[in-house]
Amino acid sequence: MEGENFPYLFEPSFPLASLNSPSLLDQPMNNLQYASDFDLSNMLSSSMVNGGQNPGFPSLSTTSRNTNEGENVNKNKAKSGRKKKHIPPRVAFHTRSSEDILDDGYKWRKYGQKAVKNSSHPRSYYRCTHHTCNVKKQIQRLAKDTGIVVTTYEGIHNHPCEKLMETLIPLVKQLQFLSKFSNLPSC
DNA sequence: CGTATTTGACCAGCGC
DNA sequence: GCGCTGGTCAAATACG
Repeated sequence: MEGENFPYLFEPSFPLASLNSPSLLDQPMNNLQYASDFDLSNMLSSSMVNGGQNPGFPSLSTTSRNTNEGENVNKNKAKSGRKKKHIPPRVAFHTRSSEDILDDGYKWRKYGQKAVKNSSHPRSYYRCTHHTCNVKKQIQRLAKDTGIVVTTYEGIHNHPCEKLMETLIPLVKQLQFLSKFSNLPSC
């Protein structure tokens, strides 16, 4: 299982304001799969509309290890046969950047780093710092082209993007202000 | 001193 | 069944 664990790979053609990716890769890599019809803005808006409980994107925990405190599941594992590993929907995209961490507007806390097979660069694991949000992302440099950072998102944020809101709120206020004048009778 | 990051250990799942 | 690999935890450490 080397390098193929990205169910959806796409090039972000969206003008995501908060994504300060220095330069998007202009050519698709031949060893990767792309989901061209994926729309991140849909993903973001759906997460805001229904509070992140998008049925298409179930919650994250992939292993039986329980991250909720109080339940010690490790000790007495249910020996009811091997469960098939649940792979949650993931979205990955690659960016040509010298920076490993791309500013996507959310706050992330690193919880692990792991050397991966066939890659001289380690993979970093991040979780969203928002207390009710358990979105994760993985960041890894491509072995074949170390200038490319592969960012894999897992899950949907159940809260608005702070930086995006910072950008949008003044704009909305301005629009509201302007719409007042457009409603006035012309003189 | 509180918070974030680092890093070794542990565990689950998969392939042989 | 066993070994390998990826993902996560949590103690230690760094940093502001």
